[in-house]
Amino acid sequence: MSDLKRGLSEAVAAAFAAAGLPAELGRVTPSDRPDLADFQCNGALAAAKTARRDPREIAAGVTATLAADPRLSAVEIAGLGFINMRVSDTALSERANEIAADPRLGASVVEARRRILVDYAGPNVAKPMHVGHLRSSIIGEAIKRIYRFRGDLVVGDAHFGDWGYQMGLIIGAVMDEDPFIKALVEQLNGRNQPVSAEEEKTAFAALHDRVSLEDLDRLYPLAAAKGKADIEYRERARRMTAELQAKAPGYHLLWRHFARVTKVALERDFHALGVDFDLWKGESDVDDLIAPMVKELDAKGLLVDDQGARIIRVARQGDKRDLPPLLVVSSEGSAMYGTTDLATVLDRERSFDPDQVLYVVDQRQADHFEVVFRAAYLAGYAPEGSLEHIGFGTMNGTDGKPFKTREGGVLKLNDLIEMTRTKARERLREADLGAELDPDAFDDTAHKVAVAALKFADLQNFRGTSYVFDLDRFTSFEGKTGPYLLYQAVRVKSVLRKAADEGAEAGEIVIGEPAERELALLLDAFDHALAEAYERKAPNFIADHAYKLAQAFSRFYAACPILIAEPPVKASRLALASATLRQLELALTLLGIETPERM
RNA sequence: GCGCCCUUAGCUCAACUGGAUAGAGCACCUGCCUUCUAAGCAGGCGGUUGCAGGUUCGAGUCCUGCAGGGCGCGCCA
Repeated sequence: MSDLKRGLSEAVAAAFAAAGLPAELGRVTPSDRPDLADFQCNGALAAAKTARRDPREIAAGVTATLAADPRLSAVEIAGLGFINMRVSDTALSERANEIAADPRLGASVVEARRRILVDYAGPNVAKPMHVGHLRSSIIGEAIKRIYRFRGDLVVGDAHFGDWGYQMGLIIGAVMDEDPFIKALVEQLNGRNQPVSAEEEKTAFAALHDRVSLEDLDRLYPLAAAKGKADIEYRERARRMTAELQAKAPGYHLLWRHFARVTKVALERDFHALGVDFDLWKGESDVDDLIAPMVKELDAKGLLVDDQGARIIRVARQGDKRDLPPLLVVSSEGSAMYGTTDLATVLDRERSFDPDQVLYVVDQRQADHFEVVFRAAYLAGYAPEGSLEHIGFGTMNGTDGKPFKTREGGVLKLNDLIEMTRTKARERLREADLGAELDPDAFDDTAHKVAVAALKFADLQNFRGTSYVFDLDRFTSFEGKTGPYLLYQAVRVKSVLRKAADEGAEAGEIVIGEPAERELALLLDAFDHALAEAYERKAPNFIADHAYKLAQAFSRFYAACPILIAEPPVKASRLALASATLRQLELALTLLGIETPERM
């Protein structure tokens, strides 16, 4: 089964080949001029260049072969040599029925299944997630779902930031504030034997009452600032980091408490966003690999001593810029960001053996990943080219600067979600929607509307560019928004419910009206949108398709009455509406957006 | 200083990797609810694609320069 575009491409390619021209020129695309054609091929123009012939003459040779194609109702040469094709209602109806009967709604599967690991979200221990984690979470989730749906074996990993200098900072800050904890930690650190299960339980209970995530969130910025200003404070934090990494019992126990406290909040936020992971691995999970890795890197002759640290130089001849080296061991003996990243490459190679690893991380870290990837290739930890940084732009406020609250602080993700939910409830009430729903169902709908608003606002943009996040604008819920898409889906559901109530059944789709044609052509275009999203790791192609599909349905809905139509037409339109709903919901699912039953 | 990215309608963003008349949404204007949910539909207004060159039959897209903006450049992640 293939979409019309691909099917026609094959025919046009064959026609080009028959004319003694390269078959690649037969590539067919949806028409730029829907008033003139459904599909077009620009190959004759390209051929004219190399063959030094009149493009219209080449096009004429190709169209002569195509004229007999039963799928086409018209084949014309237009302009300088565009080949315009109009698909027959019969062929379009056939394709629509095929999609309606297909569990995958017309989407094809990759030819060769690959093993893919998607590294996204990257929450930190001891810090609540903030808006900066939003894009990675929702883009990563969408990419994971898109890859999985196309047939790859995909694993999503949250990749915790739980093992760096920030841990030493926060440990020190907590101990400074609470003498009880300081005493507890130091007492444990001073011992030789490990902490027993009983002691651990008691200690966790005490810590539970004394250190909350709010405390950590309050202390961390202060400690970070102090670490920057005060050399001694910084040195101490670094020392603590190194001792934590050496598993000093007190530090390690306190750190485990931080991780526990953090995870509760993370699970709440991820659950609210509909983001879930196959792996919750952190930087600390590869700690045991680091010492042997360093040894091995040394044996391979890759490590160089420099300014008290040990580094890998990754510069290559022909580089336009001076890439910094990878800092493997700091002068304090600590593992750095890049060290754990490199060890993680190694860990994944051993445990999962991915064909490709996608790092869904802020574009600003492009250089960092280039350095890590080069080091990994040098060390033989990953096949050249298998590691890819999927960068994205920052989410800015209406002032064009990175998003802040009115008070100038960083907005927590949970607060953002809550604000959006509140707006969604308000808007539902204003529009007098969901009035018949019971309170739980109303809240559920409001939540789905909020998540749709949030995610669609992000995913409709190409990930690489920064975008302005304007709460007032995106909570207005008009036009090209998530709620619009949900609204269209809900309208279809409503019609289908009514049809079911009166016992009406879907039947064979017969395309006739212009609005039906348009809708069927869009249903057919799904596979292409999916392939684009897949190849370019860009969910906006799915978002765009979903929006166009919803728009086409809305036009169809306005132009073609369903329930009051004559029986055969009614059955056809019901089938078309049903297929549209299923494809729309599928596309939204790939974006991580759920649709309510009513709103 | 070096490097990377960006600049498209008043605003927010697209444009299937060089093709026809650069598309959507918001805002603004005009119509349409005793037919299936009007958060909707139909139509209108709005562009020298930052500027100047170049390559090409053809450039928002490729090349060069300039201007403006953002970001990154080893012991944070």
